[in-house]
Order: sequence, then structure tokens, then C-alpha cells
Amino acid sequence: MAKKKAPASQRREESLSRDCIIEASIELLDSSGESGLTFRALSERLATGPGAIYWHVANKSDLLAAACDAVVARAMNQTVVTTPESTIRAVALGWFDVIEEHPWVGSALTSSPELSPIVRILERIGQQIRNLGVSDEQQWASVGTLMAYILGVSRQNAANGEFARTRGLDRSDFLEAVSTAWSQLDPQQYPFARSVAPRIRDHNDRMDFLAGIDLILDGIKSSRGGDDV
Amino acid sequence: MAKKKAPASQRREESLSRDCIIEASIELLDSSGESGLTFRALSERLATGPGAIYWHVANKSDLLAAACDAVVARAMNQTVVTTPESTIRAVALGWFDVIEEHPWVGSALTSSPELSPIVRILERIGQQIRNLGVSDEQQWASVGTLMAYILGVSRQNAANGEFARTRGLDRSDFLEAVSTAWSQLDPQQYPFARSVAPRIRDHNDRMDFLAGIDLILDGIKSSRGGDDV
DNA sequence: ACCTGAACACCGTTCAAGT
DNA sequence: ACCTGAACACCGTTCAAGT
Repeated sequence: MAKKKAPASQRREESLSRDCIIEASIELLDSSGESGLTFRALSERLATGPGAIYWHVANKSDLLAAACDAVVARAMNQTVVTTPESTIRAVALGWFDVIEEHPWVGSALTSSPELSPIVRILERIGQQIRNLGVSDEQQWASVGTLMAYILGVSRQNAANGEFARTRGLDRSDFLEAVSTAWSQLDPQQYPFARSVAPRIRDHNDRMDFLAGIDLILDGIKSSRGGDDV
Repeated sequence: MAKKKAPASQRREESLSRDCIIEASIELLDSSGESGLTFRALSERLATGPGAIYWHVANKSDLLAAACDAVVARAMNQTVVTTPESTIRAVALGWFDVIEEHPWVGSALTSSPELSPIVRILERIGQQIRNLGVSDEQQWASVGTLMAYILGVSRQNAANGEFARTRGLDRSDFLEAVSTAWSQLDPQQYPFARSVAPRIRDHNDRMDFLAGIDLILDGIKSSRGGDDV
């Protein structure tokens, strides 16, 4: 029950702790992207030496995973309760917004597959899939597909954002570039990409993301009835 | 028509070229993972200095993108012709095998969103979605969803593989670790993850991947008829 | 035109030494 | 117990100098 108390001494500022290191890391990642998180930048921000951080954190990948988990935990803890389907959509959209705010999370997610962030999302989706009345055997496929889709979009968005940022483009510059590049592809080899190029310019990532969720939910519902192959 | 001819001179071994640098990079990535590709390791393998590589290649991310594109291009060029649906499944499975052989491709893919590797896959999927008779407005959503799913799985598999490799685990060790970790989660907070934990131990990535493709195809077919929201 | 290889700036990480 | 900061090994990248 008893929360871990802070040490009695009241030094100037607060002393170093795992939590405040993680918090500073998140700020650094938000403001300067994935490459912005270095032990030197971090120790400068925390007014300490690089070595000090290693007392509270095992190494960089541990640090990144912890920062990622902190963000995800915060986001996944606001509960919604309506129908299973609309809860899934709400969770998915909430997650989309998290990625927009913290693009680096998209790529950091995959580094710690053992537990933490991915399980948090999987659990929320999984519970709703159960509520949807999907059979036991189909649950794993349904949740796995949704997860792969959600993580796939997250990663791609993160990469696009990082790509744009490092080249000093904003979002519409980026879409414009992709659109014109695709429209100049060889018509024989790339008819589909060309046909779809104009649509890229003013599409809405968030809406497209939701459309994919709905598509998968349709698939889940349609196969909920009969087939079990 | 005329293929670019190699220069007449026949020096000992072949001289450095963009192609052979890319080939050596692929070998390096296959054998030692993402972190194995360094300019020093590469120049040693090519019996040259690190600076020489920069004559043929702009920088590391250019090199990685080129290596990735080479692998993808090779894989996407074997054509299958049956029904649209089974072609999509074949392309997806073929892609899955590419990732198994070259896990680093999963994470390198996203770095060059402008064109190249992603468009190659998208084009093949897109053509089949058209053949499936999906309406123009639905095509983008359908292909986008499939792409996000496929790339999502690729990325996750790559990350899992890398995770296992750096810890010297093989695949079953890894699954075992995840399975037991999930089964020890708090029953109140993580009922779904716990319920699904035993299934992880002996699931088949390839089959699960295909199940997801089929699920999404079901969704596409079910919404092909009426609704246009 | 192409290659060499030393040099630069910058990483993650360690560790003896301090308090 | 916790922090300091110099030091180490290793990156990507550049560039004067060579052929």
C-alpha cells in the first residue's frame, strides 16, 4: 500500500530519478525526434554527467522502451464504455492521436516485444473482440490482424513524419512530393500507383486509418458466422 | 535496348560499382543484421577504404534504401496469374518469405517512402484489387489497409527476429519467453493477454499472417456491395 | 574519374574516483 | 547509495592527396 516515499532530504531542484529521466527523454524525443535522444543531450538537460543516467537506466534501448511505455500507458488508461465496436474505433483513434503527438513511439514500440506497450494495446482490443462474440479460435486471428494493422500504420506515419522533418518539409509538401513522384511512374509498369496518385494529395490519414479499422471489423463480423478454416 | 556495358579494362577482381556495393551490403545485412552494415565492415569486405564507397553512394540511408529496393524488386518480379484473390495471397506469402530471409528489409522499408520498394508491393496488390471489381472509391482504402497490414507484420517480425538474435535466442526460445511473460500478467488487468498466452508458444507466423490477409479480403468483399461511408 | 586513408565530430558505455 | 567526467571503442562523413 505504502507508496515509495521520496528521500527526506530536499536538495536543490529534485534529485535524479528514473521517472524524471524518462520524462526528460520524452520531451527530448518530442522536440527533436528519434535522433534527438542522446545521453549527452539528456545529461545536459538534467544538469548532470552522462554516467549518472546509467545508475537509473540499464542502457539506451531500456530508456527508449521505458519512455515509450510511459506514453502508451497514459494513453491506454482512459476508458470508454459503449459498444465493443465503437470502443475499438475509439481506442484506435486515440492511438492514432498519440502517434501524431509522439511520432517516435511508432518506431520504438517494436523494440520491446516481451511485454509492456504492445500488450497494453492488445489487451484493450482483445477485450472488445471478446465482447463482440468472436469465437475463441477466431479471437487470436482477429486481434492479431487489428494489431498488425494498427502498428503498421503507426510505423508508417512515424517514418513519413521523420522523413519530412529531416528534410524540412511540412505534411502537404510531403504528400505533394509523393503524389507527383507516383504520377510520373511508367504507365505500363505502374498503372495502379499512377491512378491513385492524385488522391494522395488531399487524403486524410485519420479517416483512412479508421476506414481500415472498419474494413477489418467487417471481415471479422463476416467470418464470425460459419467458416472455421 | 543496349545494356550498360562494363568498362573494357579487366582489373583484378572487378572494380567498385554501385551494384557490387549494394550486393555486399545485402550479404552483410543478411549475415549480421541491421547493425552489421557499417562503412568500415563494408569497405573491408570490398578491400577498399571507407571513403571510396561515398563515390558511388550518397550516404548510409541511401545505401540501405538501395539494398532494400534491390531485394524487393527481385521478389516482386515473379508473376503469378490465377484469380485476383489467390494472387494477392501468393504475393503476400512471397513477401512473408522475403522478410524471413532478409529481416532487416522490414525496418528499412519505411525509410524511403517516396517511391521504390513500397510502390512495388502496392502496385501488385492494387492491380488485383482492381481485378476483384472493387469500386474506384473503395480501392484506396482496400489497398491501403492491406499494405499497412503487410508492412506491420513485416516490421514486427523483423523486430522480433532482431530481438531474439541480439540475445542469442532462437525462435522457440523467444515465443516461450513471451508466452510465460504474458501468462504471469495481472489477471484483473490483463485477462485477454493471459488467455491467449498459451497459444503463442506454438502458433505459426505464416499461417496467422495469411489468416489476416483473408480476414481483410473478407472485409473488402463484404463492403464491396452497398455502403459508401 | 575514381580511390586512399587520416581526420573530425559525435555516439553509447565504462569506470576509477569522488561525496 | 549516488554522482562526476574523463576515457574507450566505434560510428558516419569529409577531404586533401594520390592515380
